Amino acid sequence: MRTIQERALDLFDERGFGAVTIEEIAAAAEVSASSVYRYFGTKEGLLVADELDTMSPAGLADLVDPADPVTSLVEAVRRYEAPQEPAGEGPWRRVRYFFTEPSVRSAALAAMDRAARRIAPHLTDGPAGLDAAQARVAAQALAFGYFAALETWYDDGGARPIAGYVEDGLRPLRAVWGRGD
Amino acid sequence: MRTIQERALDLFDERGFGAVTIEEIAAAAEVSASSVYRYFGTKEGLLVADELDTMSPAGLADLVDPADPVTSLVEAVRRYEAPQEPAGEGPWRRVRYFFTEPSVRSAALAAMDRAARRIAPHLTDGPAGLDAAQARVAAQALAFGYFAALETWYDDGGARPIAGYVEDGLRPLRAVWGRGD
DNA sequence: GCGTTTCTGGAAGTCACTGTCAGAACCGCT
DNA sequence: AGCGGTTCTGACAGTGACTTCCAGAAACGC
Repeated sequence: MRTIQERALDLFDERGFGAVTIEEIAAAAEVSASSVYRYFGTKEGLLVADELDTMSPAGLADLVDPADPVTSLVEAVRRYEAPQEPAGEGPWRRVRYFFTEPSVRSAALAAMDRAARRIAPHLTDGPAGLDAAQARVAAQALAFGYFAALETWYDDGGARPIAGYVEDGLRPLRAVWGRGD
Repeated sequence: MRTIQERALDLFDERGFGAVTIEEIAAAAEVSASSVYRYFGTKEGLLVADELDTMSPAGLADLVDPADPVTSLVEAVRRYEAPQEPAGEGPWRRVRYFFTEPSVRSAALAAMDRAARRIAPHLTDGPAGLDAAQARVAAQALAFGYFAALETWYDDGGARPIAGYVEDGLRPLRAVWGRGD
């Protein structure tokens, strides 16, 4: 499973996303094409897969504090990022393709959207007393604001830790949905 | 061109998005499949196409006031919506598929993303003095907040005008990026 | 009326993706 | 060990979106 992703990354890095077929990935990982589709669904899924689906497998309910969603998101990124050594390695190796391959970008946006839809219901419990519609807007703003911060990080060449970009980018949102602070 | 979209909509409404092929659309519109691809690029493009690409063909620079982006967005929606009579007709007929067909939703998200990327540079001129990174976050929040409001409108069955949902949904964002008011 | 450019259709090919099915591996159970 | 059930995997066939390329038609400038 992880092997398949790594083999795929190798090929993508080597030849480019568009120039690699699923068959070739399957061959390189010594599995059948059927299995690749079974595990990842789509070619883009090899890169996006679990960007937030398994980043919080049990439940990102615990991950997002309705009282201060921005801070809890930043903290989550920090925790997730910390163990990885060189930026651009580990899970972040895939991020590059979010911003270079249109179809992957689109898949990443869809993943953000899915995450936002799962987060939204939890935001109604905050002190701001959001209704479902407001929570939906807040969740989208958080998720895609995070995505924007990630892109800024990428454009900077991964110089500083991602969490810093998220913190800076989303800071203004605290005034709306965080504790007024 | 518009004919192709209308014929496509007819077929989609009749049989469902997935059960219609490009060939059939081409035949119904009395053009070749080649032309459909030439004009719309993808099957989803028939429905998403210009959701914000031609909603402001000249330039959505004029559309977004850096000093009060939320209000100018709401006004733009209001102007766009006004001429259309029954909600669910005209351009809004397509919106339904944004929220029922996953691949169309994904294409719509990509369109929002493109719009946000074009809007972002204009937001740096505001009184808040946003830098490029902050403008990007703001643009994403606006674009996808709009999308969230649109979904709420859809879930409500298109009862009230869309502009109202956008106004209500994005109101909190004024505290951040609008005039403080 | 002629050359140039733009528009359109047709044909061939690639490849992502789906569905189905039979065999293999793995499990619990006695 | 051995057996029945489930789960995992690979092979196959098929669909249809999408690309590329080319040749003819139409529209345009002069």
